[in-house]
Amino acid sequence: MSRPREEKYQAILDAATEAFAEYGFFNSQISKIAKLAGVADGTIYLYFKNKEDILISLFTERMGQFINEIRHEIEECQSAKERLLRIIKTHLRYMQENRSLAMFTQIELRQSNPTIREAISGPLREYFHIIELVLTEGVNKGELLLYDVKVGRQMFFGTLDAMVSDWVISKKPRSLEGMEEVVFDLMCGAFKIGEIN
Amino acid sequence: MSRPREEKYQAILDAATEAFAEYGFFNSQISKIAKLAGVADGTIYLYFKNKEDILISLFTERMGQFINEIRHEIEECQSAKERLLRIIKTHLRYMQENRSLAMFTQIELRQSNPTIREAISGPLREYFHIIELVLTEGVNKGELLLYDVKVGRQMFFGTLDAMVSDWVISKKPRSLEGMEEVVFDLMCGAFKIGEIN
Amino acid sequence: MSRPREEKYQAILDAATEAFAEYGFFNSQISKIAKLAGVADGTIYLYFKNKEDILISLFTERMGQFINEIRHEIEECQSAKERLLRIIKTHLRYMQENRSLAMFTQIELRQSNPTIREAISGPLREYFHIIELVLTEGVNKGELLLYDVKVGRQMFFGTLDAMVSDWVISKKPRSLEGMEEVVFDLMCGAFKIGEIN
Amino acid sequence: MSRPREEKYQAILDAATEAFAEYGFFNSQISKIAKLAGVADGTIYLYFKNKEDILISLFTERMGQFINEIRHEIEECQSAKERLLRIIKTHLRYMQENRSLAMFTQIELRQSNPTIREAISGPLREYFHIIELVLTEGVNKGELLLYDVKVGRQMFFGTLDAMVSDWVISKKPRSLEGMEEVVFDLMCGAFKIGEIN
DNA sequence: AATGAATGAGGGTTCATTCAT
DNA sequence: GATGAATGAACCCTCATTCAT
Repeated sequence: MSRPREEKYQAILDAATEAFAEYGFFNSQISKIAKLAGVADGTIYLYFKNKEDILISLFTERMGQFINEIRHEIEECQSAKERLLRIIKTHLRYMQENRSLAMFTQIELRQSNPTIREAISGPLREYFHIIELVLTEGVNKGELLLYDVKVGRQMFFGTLDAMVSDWVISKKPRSLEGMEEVVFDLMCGAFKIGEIN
Repeated sequence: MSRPREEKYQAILDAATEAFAEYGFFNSQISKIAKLAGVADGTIYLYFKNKEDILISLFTERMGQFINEIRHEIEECQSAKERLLRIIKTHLRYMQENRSLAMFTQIELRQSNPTIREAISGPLREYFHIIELVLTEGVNKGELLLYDVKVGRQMFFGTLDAMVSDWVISKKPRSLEGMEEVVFDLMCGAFKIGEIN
Repeated sequence: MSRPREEKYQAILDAATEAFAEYGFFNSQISKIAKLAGVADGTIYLYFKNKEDILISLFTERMGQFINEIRHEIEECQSAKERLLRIIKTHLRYMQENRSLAMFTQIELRQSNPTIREAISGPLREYFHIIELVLTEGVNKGELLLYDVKVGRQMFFGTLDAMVSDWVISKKPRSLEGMEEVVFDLMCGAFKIGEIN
Repeated sequence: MSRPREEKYQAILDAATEAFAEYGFFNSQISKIAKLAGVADGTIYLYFKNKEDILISLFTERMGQFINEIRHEIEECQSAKERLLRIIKTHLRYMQENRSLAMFTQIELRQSNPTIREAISGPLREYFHIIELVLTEGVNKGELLLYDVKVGRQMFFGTLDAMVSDWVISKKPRSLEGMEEVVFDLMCGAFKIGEIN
């Protein structure tokens, strides 16, 4: 079983996460990533087709984990209200625990290279879809009020994203902990949760 | 009067806006920008110190215009409610009219180069400040309810940003027109506008 | 009469002398010389064919003056001994009074560009020739003893050149004044002046 | 053992010596040196920090060899007279055997770039120091007469330098062989060697 | 004659990728 | 598989030279 293979693969992804987060994609030379990962430059090309492929694999893998966690979390919930709170908590916690990923998401997500943009949009759209599903179901069940689910999702995601963005960019960031209730309260207001019927 | 000087300066900025929006900063070679602007490569260096300087000048100038417009718009308003609606409308309209700028804002804003990030953060923080002022005043006057102004601003800006982001990335984007009312309604809910007293 | 023409020509040569001495030929941009001379970049091309032409004109002109002065000085002398002393004094004085020229001579004389080297070698060979004439005459008249006039000239010139070189390169150079007698004494020994018959 | 590494390093230095000697530092493009050395442009940067570093390394290394040889030669000598003759012979022979180095020394020694000049002055001053030591000892032991050791060194070095300079610049140079005795004789006269006691 | 904005070829350097070991 | 020396295309920037005014 290719344990060592898997190990090196992960080491490179970890190194890349760190490098991309700190220096950005274009300022993270393969040699820098290789050194961080403790492998030779050439070794990277045994695991990845090229530099772009690292970025894409990285995002897909890490975002996949995140989405799995989100999915898992909301499975246990009974109501849309609970689900939204759970997503808020998971989103903020996960990004806080993976500052590098958060930074990287904030920064490299917006990459302009079309190939990368394309590859990256998949996992992100999946996350958007989950949020929209929760909202739609909430609307259908009369748990919340929302004229446009897409705009609802944009507000929901945009808010969390802006919070993480501030936290990531700020030099002495106040913790994201404890913010969940404040945001949740705003969301409830926006979606009229608890006000209807 | 140095009309031609000013003209070329603007031509280069326009070309850079276009290039950065389409290809990103790192994939926009000076020669590409020069060709788009209809000048020689060397000419660019008569107007800008280096490539970074183009990005910074570009953002500062364009964002400055945007902020002026926002400021001008809200001056005429009587209430926080009106001001928020006006900001929403102006933000969405301005970005729609300047798709390149919107794209560029989405993408390059998150630059990883510290020098650039620093230079760019100024105008953006100014915009954040305006929003927070409006919110604070609204709270003080009892027009809206909000426990944490910063989070309120993050929601407000994050939502608009996510909308523009979707619009920019989407291949056949539905217009941002007509969305204002929907968002505004969500915001009113979130901020309890019209519910208090 | 083209006085102004002549004035600008000299201003440019002066500026170039200064620039070349301080920064060397390759690090003295036309724009730098133009600014020092108080003229526009383009103006330089009304007086000189190209950058190389400045260097060549400069050297030819300045070295010409120097050679004229040398010639004039030795005309009045009666003996080879006197002539050599006079050359030593003139050489050291002239270079000390024209530090820029001295520096420039030391540095740019040795330029590697064949065109320049060729153009420069003329005046220099003329100077060598004068020295060799003095030596030959001295030998013929029995005033000094020397098996090989060329080597004699090499010693004579090489010594002065090394002195100027040290003076130019040294940060706190001791004056070249007062050195004349010391060198002259060495030369007399080498050429057996005053020892024969 | 890193033979190949060392080999390529030397190949680049050799190529640079040749190029600098023929075209000068500024006219020797990295690509030209690379081609001469039989390596790719980028390879040069695996061995040298930048173009300047090549020049400095080159001079330091070659001049170091030369100085070692000089030191070694004079160790065996009994008198100042012998030592001076030995230096003359070694200097002329070494430069003749390394025409490129000689040319390069003549030309690039006088570099105007301060960084380079600084780096280059070290080995040269070392050589000067050796000559001055020999002269001082000779004076102390009563073997030669000299009022100013520094001027004595300037004459000694300046003469040899001018000889090499002539030889290098001349298109059909007469050999430097056989000149040793002539120069040595001049030096003996200048320093009153053999006349005192 | 004088200007200086504009030009664009050229060069030092970087770095993703390859490949012999 | 793993290495890392070598490659060379690509890019930013400089600056001698031109030319419309």
